[in-house]
Amino acid sequence: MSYEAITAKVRSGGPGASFDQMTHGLNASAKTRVTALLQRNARRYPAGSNIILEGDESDPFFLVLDGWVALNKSLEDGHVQTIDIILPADVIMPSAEGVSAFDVHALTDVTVCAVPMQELDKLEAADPPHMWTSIRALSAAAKARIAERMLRLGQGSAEMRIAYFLTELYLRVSACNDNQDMVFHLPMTQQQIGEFVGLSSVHVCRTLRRLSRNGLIDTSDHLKTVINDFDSIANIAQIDINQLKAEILPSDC
Amino acid sequence: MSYEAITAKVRSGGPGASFDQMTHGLNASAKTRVTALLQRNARRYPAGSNIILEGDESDPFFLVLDGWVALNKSLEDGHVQTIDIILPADVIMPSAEGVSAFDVHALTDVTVCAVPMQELDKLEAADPPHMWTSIRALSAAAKARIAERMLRLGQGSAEMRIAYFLTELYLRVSACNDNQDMVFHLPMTQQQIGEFVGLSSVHVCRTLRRLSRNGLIDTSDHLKTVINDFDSIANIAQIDINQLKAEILPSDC
DNA sequence: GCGGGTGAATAACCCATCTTAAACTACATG
DNA sequence: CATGTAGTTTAAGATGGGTTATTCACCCGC
Repeated sequence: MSYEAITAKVRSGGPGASFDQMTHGLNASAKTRVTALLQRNARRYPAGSNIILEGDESDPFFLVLDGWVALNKSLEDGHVQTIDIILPADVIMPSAEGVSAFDVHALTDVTVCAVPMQELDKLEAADPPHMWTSIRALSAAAKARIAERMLRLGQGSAEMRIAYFLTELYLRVSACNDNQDMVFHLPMTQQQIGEFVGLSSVHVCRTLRRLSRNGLIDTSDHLKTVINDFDSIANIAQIDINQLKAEILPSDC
Repeated sequence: MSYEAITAKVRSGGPGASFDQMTHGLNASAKTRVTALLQRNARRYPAGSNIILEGDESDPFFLVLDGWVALNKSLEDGHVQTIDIILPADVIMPSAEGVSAFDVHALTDVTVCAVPMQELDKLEAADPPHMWTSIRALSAAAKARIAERMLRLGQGSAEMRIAYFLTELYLRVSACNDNQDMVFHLPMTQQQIGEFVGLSSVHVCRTLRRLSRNGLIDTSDHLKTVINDFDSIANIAQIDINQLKAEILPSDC
């Protein structure tokens, strides 16, 4: 199943990973409520726009129906760090206290569905234990992703960070996916990749080109990123694939 | 209240920030259960030992009663990154799925109290909503701490990272504290600080000495770290103090 | 008082990555 | 077709931080 197919699935009301996980075990009335929510609260944002700014009041949850979202923090001097990237069918949790800790930034055109607190309360009343268990699992997966990245951000070389970045996003994009070709759509500029992995855009370019020149990846077609030698890439990234999958992917994939 | 006083408070059954938060609102029976748990499940670990290893089965929660704990991840090549540091009266959440995502490492002699899943279930049965709200708040504070650090890890200079490190830990150590002197006990080697801020121990030393030579801090007494010029340090760290306090400190301080 | 171990301080050297800048490509717009 | 804009590629020079190694200070056990 392609990127487009996943988003189509979500849009058409047959959502993907996290949504299934969140609603799995809900009784019928709660499920109906969730589906209604999706229709009602969906909103579109153009690529490059900010869905929420750090410090803004915000709903506690957003379900991404379509597009890629970056959670950003920035320093006064203008440097930006992307803390996490959220893909379709996954959940944005910008805050617990009603105030967002991040800029929620649309990397592509994005459709999200806000889940206000009172809606969550109603859901909880309908079917409490599953709700909380799911939220805990989702937030644990996000924490694991971030920790794994932070390890490489603090201790890894540029090449390792880029290799890890490619592997992580490939795994996540193709998580609920059957076909095994190592091709995926990566809708980010080198600048944005740099903000994610903690490198200048120039050095992102150098590093990608080196991997490309060595035949490990292929970025000649800008719409498709191809991983030619997955094992070598995973090796550079010092990844144990199975462990990583268990850690960062929703459990129903 | 000093570091020792806080740990004494915890040990004597009058716990600090997170514990209050977790148990705040619990009914009497649940509170009794928690207190009993503290007596029963408390365990001591010597400085330098690992309480849990990454990949081990682990209880979902540990309350730190005494000592400093580092949550570490490491690469095959031996490099270690500390993802978070947990102080007395705070909670370690190594996993959601029963398998720890970190090495839980004792920076000092440590006393922790394990909270097994079934214990949590019982607590939840006794008083569900507060339990979950608290857990969400705790894990949000941890996430905020980590994001703020990750921003500097990816985008900041060595000096900024060290300044941020000092400020964050000073704020946390003295959170529930009345006296305003900028002195605190920092039980970490420069090697361990380096693992936390993503620098070699040599460069940690260089950077600390520079701050020290410029009169911003004083580390001549190894048991006490003194921040002489808090504003300058916070400025180097590009911190907005009030915002940071709201974000990373438990709400009852 | 002596030897051994751990952590801090400092120096010298090196290289990974940043910065700046300029050329080039792709694509959209009038 | 000409022009503009956004992103990529490459080059050249500067530097922040890593690495290795040595010395120093302190503590602890004998």
